[in-house]
Amino acid sequence: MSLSKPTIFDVAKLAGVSIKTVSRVVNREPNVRSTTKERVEKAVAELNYRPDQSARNLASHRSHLIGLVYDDPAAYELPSSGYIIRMQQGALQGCRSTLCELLIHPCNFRRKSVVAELTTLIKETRLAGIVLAAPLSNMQKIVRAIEATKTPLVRLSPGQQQVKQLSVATNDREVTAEMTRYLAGLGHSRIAYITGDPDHKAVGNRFLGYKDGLRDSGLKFSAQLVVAGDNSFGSGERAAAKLIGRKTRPTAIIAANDDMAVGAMRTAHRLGVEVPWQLSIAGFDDITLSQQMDPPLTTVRQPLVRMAERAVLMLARNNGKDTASTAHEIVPAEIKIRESTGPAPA
Amino acid sequence: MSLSKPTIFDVAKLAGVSIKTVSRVVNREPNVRSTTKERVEKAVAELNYRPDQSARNLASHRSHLIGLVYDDPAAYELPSSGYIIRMQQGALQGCRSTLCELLIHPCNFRRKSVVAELTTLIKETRLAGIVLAAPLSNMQKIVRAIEATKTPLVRLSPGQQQVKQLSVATNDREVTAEMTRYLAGLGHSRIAYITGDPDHKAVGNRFLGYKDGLRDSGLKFSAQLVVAGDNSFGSGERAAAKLIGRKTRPTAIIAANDDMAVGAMRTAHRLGVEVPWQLSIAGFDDITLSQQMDPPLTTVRQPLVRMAERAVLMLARNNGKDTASTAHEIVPAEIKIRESTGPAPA
DNA sequence: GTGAAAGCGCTAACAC
DNA sequence: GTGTTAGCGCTTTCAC
Repeated sequence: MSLSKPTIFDVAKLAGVSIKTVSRVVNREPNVRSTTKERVEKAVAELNYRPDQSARNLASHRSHLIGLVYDDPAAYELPSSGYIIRMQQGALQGCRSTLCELLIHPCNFRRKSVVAELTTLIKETRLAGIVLAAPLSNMQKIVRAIEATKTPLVRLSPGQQQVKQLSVATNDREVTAEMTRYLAGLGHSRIAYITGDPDHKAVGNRFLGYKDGLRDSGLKFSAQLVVAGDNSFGSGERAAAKLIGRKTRPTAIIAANDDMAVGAMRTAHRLGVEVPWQLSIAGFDDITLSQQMDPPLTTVRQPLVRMAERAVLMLARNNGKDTASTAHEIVPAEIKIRESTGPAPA
Repeated sequence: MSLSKPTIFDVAKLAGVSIKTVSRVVNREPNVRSTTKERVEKAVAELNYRPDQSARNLASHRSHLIGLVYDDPAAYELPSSGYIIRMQQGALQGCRSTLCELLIHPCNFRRKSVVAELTTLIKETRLAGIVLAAPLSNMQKIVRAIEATKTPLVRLSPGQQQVKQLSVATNDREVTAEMTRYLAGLGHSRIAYITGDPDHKAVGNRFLGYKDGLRDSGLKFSAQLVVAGDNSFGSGERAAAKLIGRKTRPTAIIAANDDMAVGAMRTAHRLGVEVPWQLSIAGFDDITLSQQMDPPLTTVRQPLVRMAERAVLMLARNNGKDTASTAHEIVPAEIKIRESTGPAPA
């Protein structure tokens, strides 16, 4: 391997073509004969050629940096930092296959300065695109500010689709309905629900799914069985305490996320309520901890890695003006039945 | 504000100097008359000029990107993904104050291809510097490969200082000795230890600290009280089972990290051993979960955010060839006493 | 102290 | 389908 980095000229010479053709192959542009393409690819592999990002950026007036913008966990340090890691992992995968780099940008949506912060980021780094995670993805003030910069944007779990706004989401509503029907199928008729962070629209959809599931199962919705949480462990603890204290105690609890479900299990344990014999508990997310609980938590595996990867690929596609492709992708989630749910007590 | 970004030419024209002089001022190079400098600075301010990073990188052959390289959690998905988030947070803070951007690069050190992968990354992005997290930071094969590219490198928790290699670490050994003395002070004489991942040298230092602490407290070391773990939750569970099964059961267990400590608590709970009445358990890291355990875990708060921030700042300093400054920084950790430790049983 | 000229390695626009 | 020619906005080298 030579010491100095091979350039596009080296590849062109080795392949016996012009630099433009190399550029075409590397950038997956059309109009290259497949034999030529193969020759170039062989030369690229042989020299271990990688295009220089700075040169690319300078010439093309945009970077190959994708920004992953999400709510800053530092503010509340949830056990679900795994959530972020998984998003990053997926985004990183997408970047690898599109030859982009990933810039992470956690930011606190509660601060007034978010919008200014994001527009500065965009200007200075010339981001090729942004993947905006929930709940920022459902805040129109933020979405609009980004759109105003004309930076391509994909919203992750936006809670609601908008025409002309790209998004990737999971089927929160449908899968929560499925979970509800599963519990009803086990004989539960008093299925409670702990709602999540009201700022987070996609999480709100789970609540709709819960209602759908009740209806599908012939059960009637009762406000008595719903307690508000805020996605935090502590709110799950408190909500469960309220529910268990009700005169007609629920036999099953669905929490809008795993952190709250884990909190609920902790409360049940403290109050001597046996899970799942006296109370079934289900969550949403499948954080690492859910498998390590005793009993392991029944939950919904959100395909975060896949979602983030699709978002980056969508950005890449859209850059190629491929408007024909879907603007909204749904990556379905999967129910993971473990031991925190069981037949309703007699 | 004009539509197109001002370039160095615009500034030069406005200031009535050549672009080279503007470049000198912007880059704080010497040999510019102070009156000229002021004139240029005024023009820069007036136009709100920011040098284009890509052009700068291309011409100077290096970027303003800092790479944060760490072991890929995807391989084992630990609850300690919070560890990574905290490192990222610190590195991000450091980048903010040095006007750099952060590129994250998780990679699996077990794969043969790591070295090739890292050299590719360096070549492609022309990283201005690398912060290498443990345990990669103590693998000479990897460190050497990076050094060969002449990219400035700071090692995080390298386990051992090397002359001419920058590093930031915490006082693993000393603080573990302190923890051991604290337990001895509570009357424990059979203090067991669960060792960590042998690939991870800094974690190995904690074991040395354990021995120091025993000696300081007049206790003698016994191989019977040491069980090997690998930093994982599961290994903590198994190690604790072995220790609890010993004919002379320990009254306290120190685990080399929190994941294992949590596993140990799980085992104790299963076997009906009451923590802390019959058994004290202590960990290391202060993962989020440790506060949510029942009882909350006594542990060591590793100043990861601070460490990663210092590492980035060290990189920036070193870039300015500031060789006078310290090459090795130690950010001290802090013991967090919670309820999983208590007086030795009578 | 300051400036002119020559690239850095690529993409874009337009030939062929 | 493929190649040619200009830059992109800056740093570097070297002349003055």
